[in-house]
Amino acid sequence: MIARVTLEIALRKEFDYLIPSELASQVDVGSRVQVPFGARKVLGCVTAMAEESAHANLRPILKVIGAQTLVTPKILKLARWIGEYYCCPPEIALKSVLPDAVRKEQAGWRERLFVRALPQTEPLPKLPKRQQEVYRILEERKELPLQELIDLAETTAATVRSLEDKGLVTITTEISERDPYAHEHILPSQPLPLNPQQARALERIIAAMDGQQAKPSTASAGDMTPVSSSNNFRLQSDDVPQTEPKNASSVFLLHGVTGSGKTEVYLQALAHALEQGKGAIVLVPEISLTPQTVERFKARFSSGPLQTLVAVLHSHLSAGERHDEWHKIRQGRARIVIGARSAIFAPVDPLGLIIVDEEHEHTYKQEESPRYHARDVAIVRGRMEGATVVLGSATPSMESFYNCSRGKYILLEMLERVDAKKMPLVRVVDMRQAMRKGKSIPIYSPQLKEAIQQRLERKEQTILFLNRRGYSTSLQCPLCGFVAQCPNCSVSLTYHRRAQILCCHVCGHTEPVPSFCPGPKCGNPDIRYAGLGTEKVEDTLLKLFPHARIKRMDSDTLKKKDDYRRILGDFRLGKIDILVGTQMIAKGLHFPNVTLVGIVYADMALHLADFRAGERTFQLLTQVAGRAGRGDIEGEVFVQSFTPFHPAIQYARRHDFAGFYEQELEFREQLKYPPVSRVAMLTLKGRNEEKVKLSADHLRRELEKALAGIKELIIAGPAPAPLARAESLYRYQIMLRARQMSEVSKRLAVMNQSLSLPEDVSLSIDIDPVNLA
DNA sequence: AGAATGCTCACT
DNA sequence: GTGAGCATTCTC
Repeated sequence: MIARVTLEIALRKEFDYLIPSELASQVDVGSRVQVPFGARKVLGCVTAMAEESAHANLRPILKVIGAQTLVTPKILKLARWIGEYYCCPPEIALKSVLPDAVRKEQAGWRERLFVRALPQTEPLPKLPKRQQEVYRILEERKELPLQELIDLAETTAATVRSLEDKGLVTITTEISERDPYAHEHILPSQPLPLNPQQARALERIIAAMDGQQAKPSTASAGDMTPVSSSNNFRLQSDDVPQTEPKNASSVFLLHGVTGSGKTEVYLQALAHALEQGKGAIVLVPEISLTPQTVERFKARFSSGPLQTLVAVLHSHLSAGERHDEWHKIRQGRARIVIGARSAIFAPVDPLGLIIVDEEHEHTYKQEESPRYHARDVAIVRGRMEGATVVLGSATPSMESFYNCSRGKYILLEMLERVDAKKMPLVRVVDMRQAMRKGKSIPIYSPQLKEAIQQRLERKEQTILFLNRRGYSTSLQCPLCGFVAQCPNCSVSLTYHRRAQILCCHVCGHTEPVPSFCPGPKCGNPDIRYAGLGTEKVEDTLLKLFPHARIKRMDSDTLKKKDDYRRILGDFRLGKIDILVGTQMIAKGLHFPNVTLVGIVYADMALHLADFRAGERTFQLLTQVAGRAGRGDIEGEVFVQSFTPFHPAIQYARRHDFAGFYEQELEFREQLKYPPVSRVAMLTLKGRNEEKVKLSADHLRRELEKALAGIKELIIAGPAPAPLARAESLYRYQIMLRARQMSEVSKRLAVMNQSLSLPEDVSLSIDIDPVNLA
């Protein structure tokens, strides 16, 4: 037999190798192998077996990695789809379906020495005191790791060894699995009673899992929001390219407001998958993969009749932990996987259910090749393996909601909070008025100040949100107009007051703060700072409320691994009155005593050159607002804005997702943006701006040829990217919009092969981009 | 991807 | 003639 191997280098080609007889039993499709390639050794994956090869003098496989095949045929198929759809070499796609720790076998099983007492027929011989103590512990515990025993008996390995010599104990080497959650004390939990809206949602999901073809059209009027289609322009957007003949699989969009109890629905749906003898994958954004989230899943499934191992996959695990968690899944011992983006490739088989929580989150999109979107991969995988897919969100993406309106997904709505708690009251503060009174731009409106004061008096807690770290966004000279710029990127440097540095938030470049203007022939000592960040919010707050306990949380204050947990722990215990922070405090946290949320500057994301700016702002405001009033007291939210009547802000104020969706869709339709079309973004990068620009013009001509005949295609650009230069590379973009992406992908791949670009200009292709910068 | 080979051009 | 510097070929 001959093995066809896809090597881990992007050659877009497969190579044939002989299978030495001693490896014959270990090599199959999906095996990871090391093979000779020219003068060197490379890793690869067996992607097919053949009787014969078109090549003479084949060389043999050198070694096989792992005790079993690592890439199952189903995952292999998924990888091939990714390569094709996302327009990247199949090797790159294949590489990303295994965690590095598994792929390179850089970490294996950890072996530890275990000590066990041997049953004795004769009475114990007389032993030295130390040994007697050790033996007594062993009799009680039967078996335990050597190290633990030594610690427990406060002795040395020699004592134990001499017991072994006397034939009283054995010491053996055994695999000891690393458990990243070993130190958590997890109390088992039972299913909670569901309210009617939860019960209805669960019922629909379970029916689909049981194979009753859940046709979108059968959705009852009760949980389908009618979405008007009075629009004259309706493109057919293909949500995913055709794969196989359709398996019975359905996709649900669970639109549940914050606090509506989505997690309990997930948990009970997962239980159903287990009852069916199937496994499941739960995707959550990396940021919300906190011990608390994981604990909720472990608590339900790590005990009781459905006792199942819950495996966790995320970037904070060590290589060894990742290796162990992954193999637990591959061996079928763990049936529920919870993890971030790449957990969608977990080899769960059979797979009954995939849950994508917070499906609108941008972190599901991988920003390097393969540039896949885990939510979309989840849908394709669900279809391939006949698994039911549940997308959950309080603020669904335009794409997913649109797919519901077009009958591709089934909409399930849970628009009430679990215990009928009211949604927080959102007040929009017009900062233009606050500004008219004073000379400079204020950080706190009188209304917000007053509200904070109240909470302090009532011993309630406040969260203040601003999505930008640092003190000031730029350093400016009022005399000559000089602005401190990053030498590598086209952005201004942010002033960090604590660290006393100017810092580029794109490339990380830092430089000392000048004490006078470095502008040519200026030297003005009176330098000003403009724009605000969390540091300044904190400092101003300290001045306003000198007696309040204030803590700032952003990536600058989180130095140690444990800081995140510690600060949130203190906040929960009421040791902090006001928490100031960025993105990271916007998601998933719930603290019952938080009754006030202040969004310092809501317009921040609104003016970005991105057609999703409005959507993003709406989502962010809604998510942050959801942090207020999770306890018994009604929450209040202050949104400070210079454009208070912007629809994204107004609809968020009224908690009106459907209204926002309607008006946003109209805008997208007019400009033919997703969800009404699909986008591919081509970005050219290079050190020499002129070369990049010329290459971009050349690329445009090539695209016109390569994509001729594609219906309703729009080619826009080239134009400099919104971030025109990053890390010393100039960037030019061409945006493609079309109703069908799969055909465009295919043609782009072909064009990319024959495209000749200067050596120092590179092209990256991003299908369904999420970030346009 | 990275090694190996092929090709051009200048120059001790 | 020859070797640095760059383009092209080839790896099962």
